Amino acid sequence: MFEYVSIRDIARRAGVGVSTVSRVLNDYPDTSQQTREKVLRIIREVNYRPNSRARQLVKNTAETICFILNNRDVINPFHSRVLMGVARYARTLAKNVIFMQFDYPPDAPPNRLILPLVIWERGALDGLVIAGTNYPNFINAVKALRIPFVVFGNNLFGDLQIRDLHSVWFDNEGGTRKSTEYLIELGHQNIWCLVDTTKPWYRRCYDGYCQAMAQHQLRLHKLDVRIEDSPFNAGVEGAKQFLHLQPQLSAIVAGDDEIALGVLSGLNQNGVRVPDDISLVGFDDIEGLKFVRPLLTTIRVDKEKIGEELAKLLFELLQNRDLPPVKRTVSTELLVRESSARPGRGLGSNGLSIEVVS
Amino acid sequence: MFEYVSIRDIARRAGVGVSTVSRVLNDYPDTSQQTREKVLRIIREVNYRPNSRARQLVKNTAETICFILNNRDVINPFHSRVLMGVARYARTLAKNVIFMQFDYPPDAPPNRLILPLVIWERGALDGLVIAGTNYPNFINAVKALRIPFVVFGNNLFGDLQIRDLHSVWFDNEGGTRKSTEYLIELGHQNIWCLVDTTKPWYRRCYDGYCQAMAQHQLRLHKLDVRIEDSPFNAGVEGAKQFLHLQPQLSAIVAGDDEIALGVLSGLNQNGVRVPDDISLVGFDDIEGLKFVRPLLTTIRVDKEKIGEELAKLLFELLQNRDLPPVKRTVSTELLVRESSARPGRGLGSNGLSIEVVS
DNA sequence: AGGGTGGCCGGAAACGTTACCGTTCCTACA
DNA sequence: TGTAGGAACGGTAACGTTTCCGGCCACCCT
Repeated sequence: MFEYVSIRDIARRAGVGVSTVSRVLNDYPDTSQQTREKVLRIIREVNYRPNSRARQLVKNTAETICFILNNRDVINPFHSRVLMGVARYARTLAKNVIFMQFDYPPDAPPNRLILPLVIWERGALDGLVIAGTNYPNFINAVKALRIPFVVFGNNLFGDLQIRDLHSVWFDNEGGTRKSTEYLIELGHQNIWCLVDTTKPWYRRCYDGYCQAMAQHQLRLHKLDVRIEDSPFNAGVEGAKQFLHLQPQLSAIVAGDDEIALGVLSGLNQNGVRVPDDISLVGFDDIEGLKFVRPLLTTIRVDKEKIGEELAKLLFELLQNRDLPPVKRTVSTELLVRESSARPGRGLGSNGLSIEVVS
Repeated sequence: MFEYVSIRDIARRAGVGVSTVSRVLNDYPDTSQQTREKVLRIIREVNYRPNSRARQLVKNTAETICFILNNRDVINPFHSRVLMGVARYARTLAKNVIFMQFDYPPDAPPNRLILPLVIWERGALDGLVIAGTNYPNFINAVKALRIPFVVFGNNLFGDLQIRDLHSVWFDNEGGTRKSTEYLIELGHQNIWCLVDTTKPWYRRCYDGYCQAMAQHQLRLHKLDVRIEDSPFNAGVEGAKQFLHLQPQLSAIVAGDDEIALGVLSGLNQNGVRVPDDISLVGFDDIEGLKFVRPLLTTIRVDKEKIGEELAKLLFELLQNRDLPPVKRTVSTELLVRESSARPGRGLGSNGLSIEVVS
């Protein structure tokens, strides 16, 4: 069995009171150097390890936050990097991160939502990082529990009053504006945007695209599809439609990299070459990009940074519960790679069909 | 401020003793239906939520395990799925999972290794799932702490006595044997294996390949490279070497999918076509495969299942600390897709160069 | 010499539960 | 009628810390 040694044992062996040991343990003042050293020696000798539960009970803190990933059946690379950022930041503060995956119906009323035990119970958590795709009912349920929380904003559904939340976002709109502007600068005019505007995040993409196009008095072109399961397949399907629009169409802005990769695949299958015939840009800079050629031009979003900001904001909130709600944005960066070029290098320019060996 | 309501408040308001409330809370016997209902009513009325820390203190359990990912700077898709499996299984038991990333030098002596606080302290954890790539020093340091733990075996370095550990593995060897045998059945004879035998997991791959080849009296061909950062690039480099071996070489067994994808890319760049000229199989069935054509034939390993088994084993161990060490293996499955075919469809057969339009 | 001050320390009450034990009351049975 | 036994419940000591408070002593100043 375990030979459990407690602070009282240390006190006895050192011939001091428990409070003295506690003072040494916590680096508090009011202990002589001599006593301190004696206590520390005993502690090392008997390999004493303080019990964190007891400390947490009396200090009324859990030193723990929870990263909850909602409504994602697989932890996708994006969110796993965000988690990484959260965990890393928490570690610098010696806090723990509980990971939890949770599914809930968007339409259940908040008071009927059965939250995970660790959230519902008292004392297990100091705060909550809400990630994954979310709906108002969950947010409100958590709010009712009075647990400090921050939320990853981009995958939020519904009519939440963002002004009342502590949230972190990446700049979807600005990013797409940037990539669209880049295409325009390259000389493209007939630029299409492939998105699913029923999803807020793609919607913001589209808005960014619109802003760039409008600023240059260019005509908007939107291919609006419904993406249920596979963005990649949606991209493949989208590509088929784009085929008919050639050669006027010369560039495509995809809602994200998966869609873009689908478009690329669909285009390639039909003999259309990227970037010679059509330029293509994605969004996210997902891991998988490195496996396909041409390397996709995309908007890089620093996922770990998002996690870091989420954690940072939460700990600020824990320090000061009256911190006014704030929406923080992580900027994005255009990564010019191989899938974009000046128009008019391939088919698009002369309309001649040239079969090209891959 | 928070109006904290404790079990004593409930007792007072219900006009009963605290032990009665506790009995109701824990579904213990020895309470009348009537009292039980009254207590439950009060609990609902004042929205009482028990404090888990206090319970854990007296019950001497944390209801929490830790998934520690060692020496991986990014949480790669593989491990994030394993984590997912652990989290999911833990949730069925209403246990929490603390996620932690940790880096340590392989050569630090165990007693000088500074473990994360959550592990070192008492009471924060019931047990440990050790994932990532690991070395004996860490395992031994944990062992010295007498914390129950299980380890993900495949990425283990060094001369650990596996017989003394509770571990879960996927069948690297058997998987590669399977894929190699499949290639042999297709009619391939000149099959090369691309691995880095300094890494135990690739080494096991190679062993599986050898077994299959030996059984059919085929000659072994190994391209042994040093993979430091990018398996993909190693694959690209490997492909260059393979070019010289054509047309004798007709199939390649890669140590994992990333390597395979690199080979594929390198082969394509040099006009060699898969599977027409060369068949190619990978290992892992990583997410990114869906983005590249031809779809890679590979060995599927169920990452969530691994996580599930890790968690299951750990909880078994927590139930029974005398559980004898056991090595559990998760089986693998051959996924035949597009990158493998009978030999002799392309260059390899006649040496003629036929250009094929994609 | 007396009193104030500060360093150092120990005792004990919290923190919010669970678990043990003892008490009361009621019923059933001899 | 007496008693055994069980159902229902309350009191209280744990669990292992931190924190508060008070005490002791040495020292210094007037």
